Amino acid sequence: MPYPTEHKQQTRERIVVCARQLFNRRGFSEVSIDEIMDMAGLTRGGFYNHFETKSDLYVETLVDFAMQRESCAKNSEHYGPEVARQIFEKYVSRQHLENLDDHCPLMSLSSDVARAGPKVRAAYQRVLEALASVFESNVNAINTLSARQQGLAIAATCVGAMVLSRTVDDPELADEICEAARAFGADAIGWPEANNLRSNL
Amino acid sequence: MPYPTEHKQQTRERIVVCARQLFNRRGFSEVSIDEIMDMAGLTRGGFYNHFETKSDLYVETLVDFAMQRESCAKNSEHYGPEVARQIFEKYVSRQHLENLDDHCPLMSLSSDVARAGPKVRAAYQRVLEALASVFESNVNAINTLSARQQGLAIAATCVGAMVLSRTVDDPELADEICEAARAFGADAIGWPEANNLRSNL
DNA sequence: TGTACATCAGTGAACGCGCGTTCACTGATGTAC
DNA sequence: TGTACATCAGTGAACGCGCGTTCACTGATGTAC
Repeated sequence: MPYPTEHKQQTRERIVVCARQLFNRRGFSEVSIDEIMDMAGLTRGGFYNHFETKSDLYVETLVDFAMQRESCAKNSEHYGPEVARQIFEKYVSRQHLENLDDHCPLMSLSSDVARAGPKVRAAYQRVLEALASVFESNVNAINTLSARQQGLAIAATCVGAMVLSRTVDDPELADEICEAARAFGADAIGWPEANNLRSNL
Repeated sequence: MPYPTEHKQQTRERIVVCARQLFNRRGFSEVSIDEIMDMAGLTRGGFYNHFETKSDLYVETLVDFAMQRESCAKNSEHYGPEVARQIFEKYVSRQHLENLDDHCPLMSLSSDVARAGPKVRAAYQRVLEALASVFESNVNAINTLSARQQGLAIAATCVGAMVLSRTVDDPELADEICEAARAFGADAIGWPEANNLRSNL
């Protein structure tokens, strides 16, 4: 073994991390392999030691993110409604909007993914299921909607508000959208005020 | 005047119509000028008789759509809540999802637009304002939210539900998302059931 | 311990293709006379 | 009415660039002896 066993694995992970940030900011086709490898401190050619195609790397970045979210969502039934509300409010926030490197790909990569292959779309779906399940576990099925329906709908509101805030030209309108969505969502679910709590999603 | 005065204008409009359909389906960078001109029954070179750049055409397709929506939204205060609800339910529907040529660009072009120039983003914003104002004019400011906030939030729910439905791999999940969003939105606003009405948005 | 060797992660030049854009040309049409 | 002409919408070959991918090579490292 010419190199330490974990050497290649570490390089690979560095590429994935860099790629995720770049894809998050600018989408699949606007980011070149050159840029990714540059950011990882490597050169073009080496890319194909680690991945078969650029698309494969894209899938990997999404799966990577999906797994993070799934592990956070795993025991979401123990969060309680205050935490769920806080996760919701954190999702639909200026802070999340400006976190260009690490924001949720549901809000920024949808167009890319919608036109991509089944593997990419399946990874995207996993991220969505993880988000929805956090909400689903922490609502009451009091009105005409099941918990599952409320979870999905709140997730849709999250994503819609962020997609629009991010795309619109006017930052004041962006804030207005976020604020409206936060008030609307919490009100519709009947979530209690959340103060001074920590969330890990 | 070698050609009838309206000849060039008609060709230009044909190009815009074709472009909008293609962009709607596959986004800005995945559609080539060749394809657009082909669909319009013309050849590559002629494109630059009508538009300075591919980007300019993209702006035009969005502005075109924005104007349609604005004219529909113009007197939305006369619609009444039943019509507003119907517009909402039509937006978040399988029918809209499958209308690949003409669906609302808010749901399919966000990533493209977010990375585009200010002219493109301003046009996108106009489409959003038109959609939100239809809802805004037909809700009650009964709870803690203003009409404006409800209009924006419902628009966000619309767009989020469609973005997710469109991107996800599993068509059953797509339907589930739409249905959940429809129930959630109408319930939250307190819109009455809408039966047998016509909407023109 | 030191040296020769094998491995393979990483390099960087080159290839090939697609596509936006340019440009010299064509030919259909309205106008002048 | 008919003919020559000017205009300009449309043509299609060519250009140039970016980028995904390939490939022969390099050189750092662990292993065998």
